[in-house]
Amino acid sequence: MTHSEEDYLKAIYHLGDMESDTVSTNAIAEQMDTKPSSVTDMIRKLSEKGYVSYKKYQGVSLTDMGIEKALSVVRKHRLWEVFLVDKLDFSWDEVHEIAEQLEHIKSEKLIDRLDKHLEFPKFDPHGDPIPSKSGILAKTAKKLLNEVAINKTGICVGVKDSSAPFLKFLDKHGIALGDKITVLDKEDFDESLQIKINKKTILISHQIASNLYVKCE
Amino acid sequence: MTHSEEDYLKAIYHLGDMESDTVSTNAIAEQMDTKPSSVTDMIRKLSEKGYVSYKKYQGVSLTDMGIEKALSVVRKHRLWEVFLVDKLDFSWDEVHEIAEQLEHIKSEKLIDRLDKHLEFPKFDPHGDPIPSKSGILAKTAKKLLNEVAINKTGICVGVKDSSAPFLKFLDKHGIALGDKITVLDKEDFDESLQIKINKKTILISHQIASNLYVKCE
DNA sequence: AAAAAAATTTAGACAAATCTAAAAATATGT
DNA sequence: ACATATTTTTAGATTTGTCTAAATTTTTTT
Repeated sequence: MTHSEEDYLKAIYHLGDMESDTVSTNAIAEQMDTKPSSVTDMIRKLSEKGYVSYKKYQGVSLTDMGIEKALSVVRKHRLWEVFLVDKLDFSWDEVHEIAEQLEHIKSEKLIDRLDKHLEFPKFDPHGDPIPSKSGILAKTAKKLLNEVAINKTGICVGVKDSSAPFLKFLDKHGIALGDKITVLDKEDFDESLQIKINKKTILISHQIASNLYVKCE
Repeated sequence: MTHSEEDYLKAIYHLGDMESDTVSTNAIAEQMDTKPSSVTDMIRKLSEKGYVSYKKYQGVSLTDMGIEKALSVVRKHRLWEVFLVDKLDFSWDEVHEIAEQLEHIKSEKLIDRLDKHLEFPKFDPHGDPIPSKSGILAKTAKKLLNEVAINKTGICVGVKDSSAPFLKFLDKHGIALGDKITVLDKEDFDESLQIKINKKTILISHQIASNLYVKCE
């Protein structure tokens, strides 16, 4: 299994996650920043190896074997992200690129030991669940902040948009994973939210609120 | 700079280490477990990029740029080895393969942070020195056991002769890697050594002592 | 349902890194 | 010094992953 094959399986996994239907060639090409013709070539190869099922012009979906492989890559990616943040003091917007490289390191024992060293974390620094060794994925009751009712409190567990600009914004305004956020008021006019966080009251736009995941009790 | 290019620079560095002369095509091929013709191809490429100086049929040597690159790869390799042993409880003989992969991860910041996390180690688990960020290399802490002074203690970190008979001998006499060895006495007559190992005192010949590497603090 | 648009695949090419087999250069032995 | 052996390079092929441009299939529009 090459780096590239692993990257494709991961991409197909992430795209199929939402709509459990088949995934289109163009969608994969866009996700991976490559050309559709390259995707077709790789899909054929993965199909021959039994990782995806594929009929010409009909899109692809992962086989059980493909899902297993994809989850194993996702597991490695997210464990390394926890390592970078918890042990090497990276901030959560810096870790993705490096984890993209580390996720391809081949050693079962390495990942088992890393998992133990990190004390078996359940979620990565973006609040996404870390698949277990056997491929079980925890489900969080994640809600977008803009869906939370007035006077309810949630714990910040993740982001929908994990782009660097958004993560930087959160850092700048002192919003971090694990923070308690209470929704104080919602403006009808622009759907902005007044929230309490770290004993301070601030106003955030709908765009921010609709990209922040919180977990409510 | 590709993985493969980095591997070649590292191999040339290690081969040139002993004899600062030029390194032969065949030597590189053997070290890297590849064919001489492949080596010629890569050498030409590295030469065009300015990492090695090379004249046909005359062997290669690293340029300053090549040495810098090679040392940076060696630094990464050895830091990751320390991480694997100190933080993930690997034994010193399991780490080489994994470090061969980790050494190619590209991120200056990652290595700086790792170095700090490990508290700036000077030597890897085999007693080999870790090049500094600026490329300065400490002298090895590895010594042959017969060079150790009386009443000094070292940790067994490797063997010079790795033949089966020698390894069997070590096994039979309860000498294992990682063991603490104290030199109690040296016989003038045959240069045999009295050593303390695992709370037992035994006598070993010069031939044994001159094939065992220890790391002294 | 035919025409136009979009998505997907095919065909052929390329760069990187490797290989085999043969040729050329260098080293060695008597 | 000359023949032989060894080392190194060249020439041409292969594999992997990518690309462009053209062809084909599917979808959408009118």
